[in-house]
Order: sequence, then C-alpha cells, then structure tokens
Amino acid sequence: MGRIPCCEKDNVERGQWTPEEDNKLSSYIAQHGTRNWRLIPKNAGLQRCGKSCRLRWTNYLRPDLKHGQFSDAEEQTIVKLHSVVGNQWSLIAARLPGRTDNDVKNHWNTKLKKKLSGMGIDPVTHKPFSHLMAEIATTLAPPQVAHLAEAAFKDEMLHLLTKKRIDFQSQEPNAAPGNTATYINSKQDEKDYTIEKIKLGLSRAIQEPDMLQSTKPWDSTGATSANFAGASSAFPASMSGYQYGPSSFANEGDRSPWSQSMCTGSTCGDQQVRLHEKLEGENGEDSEGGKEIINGSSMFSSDCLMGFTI
DNA sequence: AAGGTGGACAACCGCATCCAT
DNA sequence: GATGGATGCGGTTGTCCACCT
Repeated sequence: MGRIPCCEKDNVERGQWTPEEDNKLSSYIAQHGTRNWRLIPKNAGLQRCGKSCRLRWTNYLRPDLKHGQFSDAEEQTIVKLHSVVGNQWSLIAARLPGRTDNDVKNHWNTKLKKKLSGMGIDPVTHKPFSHLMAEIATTLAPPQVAHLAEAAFKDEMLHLLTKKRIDFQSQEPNAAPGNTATYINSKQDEKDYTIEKIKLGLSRAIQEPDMLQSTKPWDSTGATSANFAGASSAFPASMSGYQYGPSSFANEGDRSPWSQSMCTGSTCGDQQVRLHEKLEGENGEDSEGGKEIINGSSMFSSDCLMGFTI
C-alpha cells in the first residue's frame, strides 16, 4: 500500500514560479505563517503542491535569504565542512546565514567540486589525487592500476588541460614548434597523447614511494599542492603549480586562507567526535535531530577544523 | 545570424525521519 | 508500540542564458 500523494498532481501547476504566485505565497505566509504546507496553497489561492510551496519559500522567498555570489569565506566554510560531514548540505547551510542547503549543494556541484579537482584534490575525500593513487596501488596489480587511473582521471584531467591550454609540446626537448606534427597528427592523437602523459605521471607517483614520504603529505603545511606537483613529475609545471584555493587562479600564494588547512582528508582520522552533537550543542537546534553521522567521512577531529569555529 | 554547448540555478522526486494520535 | 500524515533532506532533472563555433 503506497502513500497517498501530497497533492493531486492533475490539479497543480509545475515549473517556474511567476511573480504573481510569489506574491500570493509571500503575503499569505506573512499573515498566517508556515503551518501546514498542505493547506497553504489552497488557502493562498495557488494551484501548487504544498511541497512546491514549501520549497519555493525556503529556497527563494524567505526574507532572510542572501542572493548572489558566495564569498571566499563562505566557500572556505563549505569546503571545510564538506571535508568533515560530506554531502550533508543542510548541516553545512546551517553554518552559513542566509544560505539554503539547495544553494550550497548547487554551488558545490557547479563550482567548488571543479575547483578542487583542478587543484589536484579529490572533492570526495579531500585528499590529493596522488595520495589516493598510492593507496589504490597498494591493493591492485599494476595493470589494474593503469586502467583505474585512466578511468578515474581521464575526463577530469582532459577537461582541466583543455581549459588551461597547456602545451605539452613546449616541454618536450625535441618538440620544436615546427615538428610537433611528427607525433601529434590530429586532435584525437593529441587527446591520446595527453592521456598517456597522465598515465605516466600516475604510474611514476605510484612507483616512487619517496614522493609520498611525508606521513601526512596532504597536511596543512603547504604540502598539498607541493606533493601533488612532486608526485606527478610528468605533469606540466603549470598544472603542478596549483594552490589549494582561489589563489591558484590569482597567484596569491600561501597568503590565501584557502591554502591553509583546507585539505583535511586523513588528518581527520583520530579523536573522532560526532559533529552533529557539537553543532546541536551549540545551536540547540538541529532540524534532523537524531540523524547520526556514522561513516568515516562524516567524522572529524579538532585538527580538521583548525582555525574554524564550530 | 543560427545552432550547439556548458554553466548556473530553480524545481522536482522519492525516501527518511519526525511527531501527533 | 503502531500508524499515517507532515516535513526535511539529498540526488537528480529541467530551464534559462551566455558564450562559442
């Protein structure tokens, strides 16, 4: 026996909200509040599902919402919290006044994920790709590693390399401007060559454990990009120069707060504390109440949140 | 100028959880 | 404790728009 639908789908409008609908909803809520979303559209004279009204209000119409660009500070907060709690957008949004979980989620998916990838940081684990590859290499035979490496990195790296217009040929001693055609005959060849370069860099990173000597190569001492650069010697210098933060695009170096303690990854291993308890303790409110954060990426230590007030 | 492509954001969907009865 | 409606949440899809070819 399925649940009854939250509204009669035949009778409701869908898609973009019109200014008139926004007005109706806003003025109704201003007068009556947001109790019982199922009744709100009916009483407000809207041909909308109650759920749709709730979403429109919470994500767009609420007067306390901020609209517009995310600041650097907000982005840092998102990245830091994401490294601790993962995709728990409502938890992250709760730390960003005026931002909704939908805002945060969209911003992460469209901007921040790519930004981190572009800096050689895996947006899921918040560890450098080179470190992840080394971890994988310890469990797989070399042929498997090569295939995995290609599958995992091809799209992302190609995207990155294409965007940055990196000229591999200029780094080849024999690749004078005139003779690049000797081994790159077409765009497809160039793509394949790029993939080969990426695979070479990964396999070197895997085969040379020295590159990952540091016990915490991804720690906050600036080793993040440096290790990625070192561990991927075959990567173009322009790529290995990425910093972990907006500075990577603005050449601000380590002065940017983005470069400090943003790549938390394995530093979160010890002294694990449940974040929601902490958040709940301070806020005295938590929309999800007893929802537990139990997986590895959801745990954090004080180390992870260095310089960040929870 | 027209069509294609990708980014940004709004909105929807289905499941999980809460909570009153 | 069981039940069912209300609400919250995260993932996904749709749409608009700017830019590129």
